[in-house]
Amino acid sequence: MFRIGEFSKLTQVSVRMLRYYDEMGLLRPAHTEPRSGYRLYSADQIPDLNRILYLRDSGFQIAEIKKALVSDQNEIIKMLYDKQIDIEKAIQAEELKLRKIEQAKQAAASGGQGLYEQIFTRAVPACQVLSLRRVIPDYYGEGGLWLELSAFARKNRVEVSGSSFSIYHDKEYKEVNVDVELCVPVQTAGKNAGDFVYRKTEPVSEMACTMVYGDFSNIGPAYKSFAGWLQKNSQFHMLGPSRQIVHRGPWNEENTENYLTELQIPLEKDR
Amino acid sequence: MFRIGEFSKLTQVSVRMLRYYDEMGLLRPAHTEPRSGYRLYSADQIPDLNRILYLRDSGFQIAEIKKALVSDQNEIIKMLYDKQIDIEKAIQAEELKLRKIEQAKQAAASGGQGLYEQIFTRAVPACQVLSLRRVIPDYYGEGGLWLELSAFARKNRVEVSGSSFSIYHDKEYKEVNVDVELCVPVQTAGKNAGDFVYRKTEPVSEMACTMVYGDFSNIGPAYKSFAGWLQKNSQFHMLGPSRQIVHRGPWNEENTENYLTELQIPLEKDR
DNA sequence: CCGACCCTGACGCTGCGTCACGGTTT
DNA sequence: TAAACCGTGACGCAGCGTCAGGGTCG
Repeated sequence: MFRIGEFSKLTQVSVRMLRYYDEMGLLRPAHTEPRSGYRLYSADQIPDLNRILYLRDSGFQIAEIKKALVSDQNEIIKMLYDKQIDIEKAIQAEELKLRKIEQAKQAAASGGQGLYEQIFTRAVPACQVLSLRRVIPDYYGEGGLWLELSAFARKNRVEVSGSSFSIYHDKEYKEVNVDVELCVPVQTAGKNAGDFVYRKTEPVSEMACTMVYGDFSNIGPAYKSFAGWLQKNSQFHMLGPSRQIVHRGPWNEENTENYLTELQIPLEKDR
Repeated sequence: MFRIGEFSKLTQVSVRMLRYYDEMGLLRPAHTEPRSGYRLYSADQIPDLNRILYLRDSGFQIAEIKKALVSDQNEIIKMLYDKQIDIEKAIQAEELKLRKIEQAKQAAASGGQGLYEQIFTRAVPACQVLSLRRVIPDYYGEGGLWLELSAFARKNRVEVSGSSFSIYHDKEYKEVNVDVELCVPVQTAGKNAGDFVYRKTEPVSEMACTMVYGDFSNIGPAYKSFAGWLQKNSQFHMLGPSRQIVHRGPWNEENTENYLTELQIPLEKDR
């Protein structure tokens, strides 16, 4: 039997950890002196400890190790496979960081203080909405559409559950006869009525987002600067309809200088 | 100006985190209402926040981000490179886990409850020792050698600083004319005298270790079971001299059944 | 009786989520 | 005045290192 200090030297595991593993129920000492509370470990606990260390070094957390220690062969093999998947995910997450760093390096080296704070990416989940889709002669018609939609929403006592947004369904940039869909997030679907349709928007795994300050006339140039970004980051290209969220607009801001619009453009990665 | 809740929705950053970044000095709100303490953020803080998020998603911790925010172009590029190296190391660590899991899967599937708890690996650092190297006729002569060495150590008042061990310098397993070196770890080198030599042992990045219980006659079979392990794990082969550490031996145990010897065999990985 | 061990209990670190309790705004 | 915000402060999480204060052993 070894006292904890000897056992620690033997196994290269710190005394702190041996006590911790005891407390966690991973490795109880073979005996405990009742009067002194001294932990006494036996030589045949070394393989037990090695199993724990092996699992730990394989990426298992304490609770998982504890479970593994009382599992049979097959369960353990399953846990190993699961853990393998976890770790592969972790590696992918790390590689994503590498890619971000790569982009940041390029941006820092070439483009002044880096574009990366102007255009950023975000995953956008699916969303239950009340929508109104129309082809309108030009963007100035969008205001009237919003009025229509909000009137409908008020009349039907629709409960809004988030920021409204527009989806632009045209495949290319257009200034006339724009195919636009206004969306109001709702908790639950209601009954369709004419152009007013309840539906779920598509989730997008990667959206390039940028904020446009001030009057709506700034939105056009913003799209163009985005096009420039796309050229520089040629591993991306557009995929599907873009969106706009007017965070600050006519209804809650008088001064057009303070308007704030978010542009969202779905991306697809090459490779 | 946005109150924290709006700003949170705008940027998809939780209120908790905005307050945390304020506290940490990463992103102070543009204004704070003196009476209520309300934080007010301005639209042009969005790029600042995006920069923070970008660095965070690149794997920077809060303190590093804070430093990066006040650094110039070149410093930031350097930090990006450093971080890249960190992440590559992290990936290698994850890949090591994968390899461990792979071995565990094999062991679990084939060899009963898995050999991996009997033979484990460990890095062994360099170590300043007082050593005595001789060719002796057989292993029974080792006891006498230890007596010689400990007598020398006592006479010269050498301060021992760890467990003693033996190094076996023969390239193959031998039973006669064994080239053995006894080592006693010491804090500082002393003066050599005849066969008694002060030196630094070589560090070994990967040692396969196993514990042998009971009489020294069990050591031979243990080496053989290790040979079997090497055959199963053919990605490894031996490299350099093996070592033994007698944790429990004649001097602190009467009962040979309780002897405990650690075998250490340096490994080299293929690929 | 001293020094080397051992015990328990607790804090610190990281980056948040989450709760409680109380003030503010509308 | 109630609901929806906002504020601060604190705990919890994982896996340890590390320290303090006080017994035990040889």
